[in-house]
Amino acid sequence: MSVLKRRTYKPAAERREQILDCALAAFAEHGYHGASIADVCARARIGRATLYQYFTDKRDLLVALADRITSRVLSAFDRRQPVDIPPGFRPTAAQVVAFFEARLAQVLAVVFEDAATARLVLRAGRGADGVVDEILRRIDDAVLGVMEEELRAGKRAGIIRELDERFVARFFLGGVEKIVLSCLDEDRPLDVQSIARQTALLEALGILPQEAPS
Amino acid sequence: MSVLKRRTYKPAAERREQILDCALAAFAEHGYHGASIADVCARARIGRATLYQYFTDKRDLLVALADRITSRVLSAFDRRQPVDIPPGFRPTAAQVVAFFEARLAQVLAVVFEDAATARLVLRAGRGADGVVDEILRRIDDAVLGVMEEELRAGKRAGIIRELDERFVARFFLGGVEKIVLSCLDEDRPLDVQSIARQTALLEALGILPQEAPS
Amino acid sequence: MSVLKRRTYKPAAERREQILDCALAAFAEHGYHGASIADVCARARIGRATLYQYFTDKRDLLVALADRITSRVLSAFDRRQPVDIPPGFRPTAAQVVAFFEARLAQVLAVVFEDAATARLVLRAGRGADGVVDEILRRIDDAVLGVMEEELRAGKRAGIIRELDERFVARFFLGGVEKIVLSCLDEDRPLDVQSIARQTALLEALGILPQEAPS
Amino acid sequence: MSVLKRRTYKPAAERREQILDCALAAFAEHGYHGASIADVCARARIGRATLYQYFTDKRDLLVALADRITSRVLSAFDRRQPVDIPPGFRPTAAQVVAFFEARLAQVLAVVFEDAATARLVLRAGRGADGVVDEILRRIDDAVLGVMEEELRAGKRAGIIRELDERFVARFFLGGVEKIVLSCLDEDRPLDVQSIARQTALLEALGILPQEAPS
DNA sequence: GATGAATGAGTGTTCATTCAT
DNA sequence: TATGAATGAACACTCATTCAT
Repeated sequence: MSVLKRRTYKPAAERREQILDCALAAFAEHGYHGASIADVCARARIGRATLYQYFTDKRDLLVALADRITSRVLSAFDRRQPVDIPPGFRPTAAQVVAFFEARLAQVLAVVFEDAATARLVLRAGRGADGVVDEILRRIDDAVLGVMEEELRAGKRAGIIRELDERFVARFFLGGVEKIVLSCLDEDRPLDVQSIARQTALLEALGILPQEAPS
Repeated sequence: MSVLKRRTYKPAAERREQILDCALAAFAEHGYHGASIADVCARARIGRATLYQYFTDKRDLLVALADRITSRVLSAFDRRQPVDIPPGFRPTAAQVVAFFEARLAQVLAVVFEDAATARLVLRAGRGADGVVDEILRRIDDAVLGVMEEELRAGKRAGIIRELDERFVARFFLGGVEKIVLSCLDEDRPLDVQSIARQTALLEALGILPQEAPS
Repeated sequence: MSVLKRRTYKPAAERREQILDCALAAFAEHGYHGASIADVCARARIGRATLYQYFTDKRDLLVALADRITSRVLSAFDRRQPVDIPPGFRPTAAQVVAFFEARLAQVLAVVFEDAATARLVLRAGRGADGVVDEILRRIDDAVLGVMEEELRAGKRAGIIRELDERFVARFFLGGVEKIVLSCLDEDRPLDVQSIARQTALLEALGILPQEAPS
Repeated sequence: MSVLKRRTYKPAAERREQILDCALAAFAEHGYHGASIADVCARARIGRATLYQYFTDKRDLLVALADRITSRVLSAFDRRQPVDIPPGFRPTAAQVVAFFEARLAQVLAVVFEDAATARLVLRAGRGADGVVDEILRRIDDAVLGVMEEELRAGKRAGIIRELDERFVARFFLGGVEKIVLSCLDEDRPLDVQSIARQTALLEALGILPQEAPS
């Protein structure tokens, strides 16, 4: 009684964050459905009823989590320097590949900042519940939107060939996700640089207008 | 009494197959956890206990489903004609793309034979249960194995460049899956031919040894 | 199909006995509630529906079993030679003990003819269901009736002291049952002779009118 | 609304005890298997889920019950004054009988404190489940252990004859149990004093060394 | 005589959620 | 702010039993 369980008090905002952290961990470990409210509360060392003072719902927990991730991702994108390709500039294939690689590494570093977040986004919540899927899809859409925009910019600048950005963006995102997933599945650490390099090469050489590379 | 409930009899094998079909539909619609045994039985118009004469478990249902899919996929792969590239043959880029496209279309047609199966494999069953995940992973591995082997064959024949087949196979599979998923999400029908075409183009031009295309 | 499961036909009476045997085995092993109809049928190598052509109920199975046991016990009692103590005969204590021992051994041999029957009577059916208990109690009553009668005869003949036969009969039966049960629990075989000897000694010396023994 | 359902709150320990009481009543009435969790909860006027906050299992309920009984019995035995027979003391048969009677009455009063407990121990729990049987056997063993020790002490003091304590303890316990059971079966109240008297007489005169009684 | 196929009625159990303090 | 206690509503699963052949 003296050793275990002592009521702890925290300012609301802090507690809220703490609960979200614990929820992330729990969802990543057991999946959204597999994880129980009890599990989350145990991790946060709070009573079950306490959680409901911060979140209306189990789903609300996931929504909040998704919002947190989405806004982190978007703000990370915003912080990226805008690419400014001077009209008429003709980069070599190698330059383009290098550029892609750098760009991708930045994104990967943010989106899959930690294994738990990656697990949640890629795994833990899917296929469970229409509404939950919807929430997770928003993260996807945010990322896809940025990728498409970038592809369009590339096209305008003439450094990539004519293509269907929606299709290509999805394809590439799916490819990267699968790579990340296989790392998670095999408990291999995410080597962002290496993934970015291989991916960039693969992507770029498929996207480049058909001219002889250097 | 006329509308509701009249016992129907079927030979065991037939009923089993019917239950599997209904389970597929239910899982695809609500996910493995979201779908209830009651739901499956209602679709099959049988009593809940009847299901348990054919499957020991809810999990057993999913396992049986996965097995059915796996064996269909594998036998479809077996039926594909082996590619025989005569040594010294130098196909044009266009020929390679066309070949990729044809090949991919075959696979897609089998793996995503119908939307429900696709949903199950890509979504509904994931994160359900350690054992179930394991089984679904086997489907993945089967497909990946074939893809890797094909990539190796291409390398040996000199029609694709040096690359890490594991990585590339995963990347491509992930890409295709994402495309399929987005169709499912938006309730667009799967236009296998179109997907195969775009994908082949994307893939091939990235894989081709860097020579001037036709 | 050819090796396993081949329909077998039997005359009704024979099949009925066979089912009873299997039911006895099943009930003894798992208890009345623990044993399932399926279990009984599997032992008898018959379909579940077949059982219901011979017995209306699970309970009916137990009733039939109890009847079979009761009638065996009663007929065994009937076969015992009637004791005829000539008036005025004064046996020694040792003679009385020897007589008790022989008598008891006969009864034990019948009632606990086999471990399965003993288990059923003493264990497997108890405490489950008022009606079931009632059935099993009949076996008890049959045995108690005989014991009481014998005690009364002894009293009349003056070889045992004045006592409450109902009480004493129950006490002795309970004592013997507990001994038998402890053998069953520890999987020791029933050594009927030894049990009879110790019991007879215990009983007799408590029952004898207080005169100096030989 | 006034009659049906109003949440009631109790401190955990109290509720736990209450649930145990209700479980005892339910098990005694219908047997362990026959009684349903719903039945227990209805008696306690709580929701079914509430029970599971106090006990992990249906079995856990029985285990807890058995533990409660065991500890009560053991502590009752501990409270009994130790018998101290001065060496060389030769009590009369009547004294021994009176002593036995007193001793037995104490034990009976505790073990069969109330009809429900008696029913549970002697009936309702048996044959339910291997683990449960095991637990109930512990109660038996506790009682038997005390009885055997007492017999040994008697032998050492020379007031009872040479005998196999294991056998005799079991026989006597079985006898008493059967008497108690027959009272329960016939819904007669347990007249502890009367039972103790008759039993003591029966036992003692069988145990006494063969000398002429007073 | 025998059975495969089907099932209703129930069981124990879980979990997100709410109430009273 | 925090929580212990309580619960409804659902779920997977079992089993004795019946129907149609």
